[in-house]
Amino acid sequence: MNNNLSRVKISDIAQRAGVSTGTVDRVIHNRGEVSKKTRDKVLRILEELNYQPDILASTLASKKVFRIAALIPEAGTTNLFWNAPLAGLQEAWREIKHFGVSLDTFFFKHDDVLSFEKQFDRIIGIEPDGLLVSPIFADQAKKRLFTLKDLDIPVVFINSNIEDQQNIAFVGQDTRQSGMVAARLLDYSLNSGESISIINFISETGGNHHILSREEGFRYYFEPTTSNRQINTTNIYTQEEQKIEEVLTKAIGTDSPRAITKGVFVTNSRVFKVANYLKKHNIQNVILIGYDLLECNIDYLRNNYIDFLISQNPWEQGYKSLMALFNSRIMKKEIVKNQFLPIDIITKENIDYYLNN
Amino acid sequence: MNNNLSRVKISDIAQRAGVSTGTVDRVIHNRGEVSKKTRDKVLRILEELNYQPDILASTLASKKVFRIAALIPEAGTTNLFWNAPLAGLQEAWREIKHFGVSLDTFFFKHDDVLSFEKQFDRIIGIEPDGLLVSPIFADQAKKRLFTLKDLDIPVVFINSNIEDQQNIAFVGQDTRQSGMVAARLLDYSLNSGESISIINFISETGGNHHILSREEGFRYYFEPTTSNRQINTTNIYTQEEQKIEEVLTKAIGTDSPRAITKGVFVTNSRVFKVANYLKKHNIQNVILIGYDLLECNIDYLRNNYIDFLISQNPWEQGYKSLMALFNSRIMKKEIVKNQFLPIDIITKENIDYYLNN
DNA sequence: TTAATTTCCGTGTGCGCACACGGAAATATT
DNA sequence: AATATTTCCGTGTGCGCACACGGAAATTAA
Repeated sequence: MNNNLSRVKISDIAQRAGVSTGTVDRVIHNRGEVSKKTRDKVLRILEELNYQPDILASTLASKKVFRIAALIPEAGTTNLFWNAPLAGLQEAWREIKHFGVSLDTFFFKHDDVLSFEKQFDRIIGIEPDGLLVSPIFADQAKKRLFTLKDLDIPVVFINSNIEDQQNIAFVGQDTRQSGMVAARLLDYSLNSGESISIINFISETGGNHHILSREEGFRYYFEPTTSNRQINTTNIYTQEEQKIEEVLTKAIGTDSPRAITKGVFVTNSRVFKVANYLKKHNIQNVILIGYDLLECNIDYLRNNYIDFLISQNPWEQGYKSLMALFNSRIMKKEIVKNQFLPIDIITKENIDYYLNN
Repeated sequence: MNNNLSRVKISDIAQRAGVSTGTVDRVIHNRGEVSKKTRDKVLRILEELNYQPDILASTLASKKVFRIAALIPEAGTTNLFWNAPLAGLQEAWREIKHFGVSLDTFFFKHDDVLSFEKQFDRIIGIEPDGLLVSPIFADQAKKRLFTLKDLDIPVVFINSNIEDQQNIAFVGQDTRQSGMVAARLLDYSLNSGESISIINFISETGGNHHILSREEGFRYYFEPTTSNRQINTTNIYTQEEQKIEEVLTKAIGTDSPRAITKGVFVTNSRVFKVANYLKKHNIQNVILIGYDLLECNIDYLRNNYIDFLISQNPWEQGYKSLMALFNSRIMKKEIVKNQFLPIDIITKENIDYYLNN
């Protein structure tokens, strides 16, 4: 490149091996039509001189486009979380597109396993060079991973993980540990003996792994201690506002038999529903903690109805997923398989510094 | 590049303007030797067709090296914080070096203004294409910024800011706001009426702006409320361990007249000294909060002597500073001037996810 | 043994841009 | 008006690599 003395070129390898640069190219790219003797000699010299290709020149000369497909939930008005990973994906693509990368994004409905399957099969049909997928519906995803492996299509999981698969990377948060963080915050914030309510907004079509895992971590925090805290779980299955209100009244309301509930842990981003309830009923002195920097959650945080939000770094999830695939397959770098993102604790005082992306 | 139908090339501009590609190049790069009539025509077509240069081809063809100098405190054994920004700088450079970027890092002693001046003047002497500097000694830095401006050398501030300067970016934390975060955490963790000690480890050679700013933010948090908390400040000027112990005994020890101190806010990374004191004297039930993920601080956090650490994202400070200069001057992108990093709240439960860099 | 096919390899071209060189035209000086 | 100088512009080369093409050599089939 610019420092000719320190950068090994294909022509240096060719000269050393006594062959042409065309032959070196054939060896590097496994194009065949090279004798074993010549091939071994070239490989040895490549290693000796630690040849590193000039990615700029390579991309300029190559006609090849690395086509990446992404399969994520569509955001819409009921699933705002997924706007941020999409934005992260798009920014990452903007940074790397001049290396010959194309990105096609496919969406499925968060609560609709059939749309997940349909879109996944469409993607398999176009045989991309790489895939990013949020495998919320784990069984259906698993079935298709074999096909992807046969087609030699590398896969990165984003936000949800499936253990023991051949994905090259997972990018997301350690959900169980995030529950422990929530527990720590509530434990510190409450007086001795004050009890806690866990609120789970459950989807009936599956994909609740995160919620269960967070609760598990939360409860695990209190296990080893001789804690005198009572912890009660309430599962909310309905989407009807009136029904939700009834359940919350029973769980944390002033009519509740658990009238000493002073801390509430909501295991997903719908914490705004609880905040709304507290506001409506003028319930004070309850510490409320939930997930994700949705606009409505941020409003309640700024107005002291939510005390802490735990951010999953959704933008970074999108960004880092695409960068993992790029670094692995184009830059040929080693990548870490499980890329856990920070478990960010957000308060009214630091929220502004998490909104850049 | 790879998609010839959608990418405007210099040859397209040349054809449209009825000139050669050499002329278009001369216009793009302001090389002169082009008539005004021709120049205006080419510029109009460049804008019409929204020409975007192929950075890959440009770098490959160009012999130019963009030389960046960085001036930061040396880490050593007493200033471990600065290892992380250095690592961030080096990683950023690894990612962009193939675009023809070189990086020379210069160090000054954190408490030695003369070494700062000497190194700064050395840098001016080599006339780099860009400079990253931690302007801890603000007056001395200011004097040299005029020279840099005359030489048309763009400057990025890292970790410390100086207002109203011609730096193209500042990358660091909002220190005052981080004090408010600390206040929030202690306010929640302590019972009503329990008092708080602020501990400032002061350097006698200057560079205490961060410490003062953090205290200011902390106190500001409690101002608007009818808080019944007593907040006491103790400044520690000495480096002698015995002296430090005496001062801490007076401030927070069991012999202290302020025996009801239950929360301690240390305004920099030397929080380990207070943690050590608490451990040594078997003082329990004190909530301790300080800054930075130094190894010793992390140990005390894991062992429950420190309750919260506030991370300044030092690695990202280095990384983003270099990327700001790169994006501004090489990629020709607009950049944000004040790039405040997140104010990360670290507990024993989430520390592991902040150690990747 | 001869002809057909495959393997092997070198050579040439082009990706989009940077930029040096030199001839022609325009301008300034004598 | 003749000469010298400057401006203007087109042309050619090369950056490091990808990869197609074709001639020579080796191998296989008849």
